[in-house]
Amino acid sequence: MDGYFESGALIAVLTTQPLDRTLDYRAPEGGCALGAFVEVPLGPRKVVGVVWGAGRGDFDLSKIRAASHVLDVPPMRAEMRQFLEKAGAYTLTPMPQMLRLATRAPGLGDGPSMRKVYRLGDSAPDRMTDARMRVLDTLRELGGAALTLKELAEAAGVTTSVVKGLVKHGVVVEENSPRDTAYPRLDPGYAPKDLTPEQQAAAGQMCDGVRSQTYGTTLLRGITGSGKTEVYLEAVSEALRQGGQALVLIPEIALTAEFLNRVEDRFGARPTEWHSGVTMTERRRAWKMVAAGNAQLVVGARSALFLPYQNLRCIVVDEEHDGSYKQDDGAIYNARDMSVLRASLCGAQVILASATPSLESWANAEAGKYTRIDLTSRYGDAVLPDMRTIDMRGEGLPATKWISPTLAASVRATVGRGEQALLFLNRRGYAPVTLCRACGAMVACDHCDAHMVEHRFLKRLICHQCGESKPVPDTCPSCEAEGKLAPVGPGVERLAEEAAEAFPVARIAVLSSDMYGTARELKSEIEGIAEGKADLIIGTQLVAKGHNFPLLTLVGVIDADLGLQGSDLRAAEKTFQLMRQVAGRAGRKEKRGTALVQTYQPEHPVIRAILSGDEDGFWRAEADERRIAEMPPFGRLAGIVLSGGDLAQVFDLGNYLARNDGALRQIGAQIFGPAPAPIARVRGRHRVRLLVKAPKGVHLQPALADWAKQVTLKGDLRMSIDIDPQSFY
DNA sequence: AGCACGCCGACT
DNA sequence: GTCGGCGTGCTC
Repeated sequence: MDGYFESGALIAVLTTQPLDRTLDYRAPEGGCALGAFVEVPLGPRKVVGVVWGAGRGDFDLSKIRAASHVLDVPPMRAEMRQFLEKAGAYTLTPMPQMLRLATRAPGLGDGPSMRKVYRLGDSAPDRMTDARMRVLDTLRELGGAALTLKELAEAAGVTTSVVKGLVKHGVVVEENSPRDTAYPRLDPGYAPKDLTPEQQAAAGQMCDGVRSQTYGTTLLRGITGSGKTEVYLEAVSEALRQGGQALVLIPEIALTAEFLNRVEDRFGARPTEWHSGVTMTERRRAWKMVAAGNAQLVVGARSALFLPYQNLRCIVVDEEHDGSYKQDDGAIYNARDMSVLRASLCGAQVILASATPSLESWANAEAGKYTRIDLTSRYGDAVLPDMRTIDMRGEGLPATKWISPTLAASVRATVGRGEQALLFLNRRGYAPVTLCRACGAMVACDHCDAHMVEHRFLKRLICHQCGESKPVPDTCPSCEAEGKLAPVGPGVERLAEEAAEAFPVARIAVLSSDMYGTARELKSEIEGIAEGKADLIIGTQLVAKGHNFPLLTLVGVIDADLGLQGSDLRAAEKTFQLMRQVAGRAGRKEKRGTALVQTYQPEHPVIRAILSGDEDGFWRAEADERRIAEMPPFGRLAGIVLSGGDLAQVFDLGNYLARNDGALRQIGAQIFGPAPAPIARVRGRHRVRLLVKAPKGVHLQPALADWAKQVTLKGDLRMSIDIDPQSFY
């Protein structure tokens, strides 16, 4: 075995403690492998670490302690260590934080957790009773399967003491069995779907990639309803056939349930689930089984990328353009890009699937870095919806109404035919702003620079930034005038109110993430709607994300201009994606749908591109603009957010960093700011933003690291660096 | 991250 | 006098 340390040898151990380097220890009794998970003493505590290499030897030898023992999990593979190193270097994340991402399972340090299980023994019972008979029958029926005491008692319909009595006589035997059991095997040949020739060609190409056991990335572009999922599940099945593991990343937990069912239909068993909603016990089981190679397919959120796969052959990033792949898990990374990195290190295939790819992926495909496969025909005979704008300038709506007469007429006609209509408004709550008619003040959050949004459903004002909420006040918080507070602007709840008035006979359902306590409730609501329990759906962007509503034939976009405001460079891209996704909900099966887009600027290039459906034209125009501006993906960006309780201090730090920009100028990078961050105050902390823009192809991260090193952060000052930020001003 | 050390204000 | 605030520094 390469890289083994005899007991007592000097080893470098990486822990999750925020130290900026590895610590030297002596290898434990019995030695340890490179990459082994070990428990080491650190000060008065014991912590978990990974053997990262030979000891550095730069520490007083007499102070070096020995690692306590090797943990009962397979060593971290070289490819995983390399992945963490490279991802950390790319995102400028300290290694302990990277290791934390890779060890997010409880009880890693504990031995295999055991539980008592019961099976049939050899002895005959002294006396037979009804209850005893039921226990024995249950065990016989299960043919040797092991059950816990509680499970067995319940299955047999007896109390636990009956089982215990049988154990005493040796009729039933008690055994220890590991709590973490393997996941059921998925069968790649269980129920292959009939694919269209187009789907078959796409699947074949991706299966070839998986079979080659080399790295490659495919951008699988498939319009809504084209059966992307069926196609990439074939690549997954090829990975399983090779005896390898596969990972499917999905952007929203609410979508996992539906997806798990599809996997079960295709492979005959459910895959391993990994996201924030998974219980601690299940999480530990998942981690250990992935490490043991006993979990073939993992479905989950971005953090599933950091599980200890032994033989990862295929990574699917579904809805790859989705913004939720980029977020702060302690480290700021984009799971889509990190998937590509991970696959390139272990020789796996990446499939980026989307109806509306990100500009980055589109450009990578254009540049030949990714293979592009387009699925163009919709399933069955369904066609893309007929898309039209409604010019709001001619609709003469009062300021407190948002459904134009033209749209209203279409909704009535649709519902009258017994079909479903959807009104889309990407704003949660009742009204985005609450204004005092006496003094003109808007109710703001006490801790953030954000408006409080009225949620009438919850009867509270909520800050969408920090989640702080308070009851709707009777008097204006700023001038104390009574009864003068008025809602301004629409949210889905207010739209639902207007719709209830306009369409009194329609059954209305509101779909907004904040209205359901649990993913389960939300899922059952969605299923109910899909079955036709509502005529009119009113929803936020939740409805754009992959739920199927077969009866839906009309989509009305209430405010297409909403996303185009502000100076975010990605506004056009995001609006384009969202509008196309929402419109794609209409007319799934044999019936062609209609999408009506309410806008005050029908001649806006983005609106026109959405309407014309000329997606490549849109991407090309967007790409040209970004190329000229040297913006991503044709240039590099990093966002730096400084925060602290004292605004002046935070700004001073920002100014100091902006002035001392030598390290950045050397690579031809420019620095902008400091300016108040998009949300200038969050939870009482002031936030100031710097933006670094560099030409493509320079080594941005080392320069940034050098530049940031000039300051030591005192007090409560914090700096976070976001490489390739999603949104920027 | 924890945890100790240490240096100043408000108490028994 | 000492209890305890949390700023600073260390952990192999």
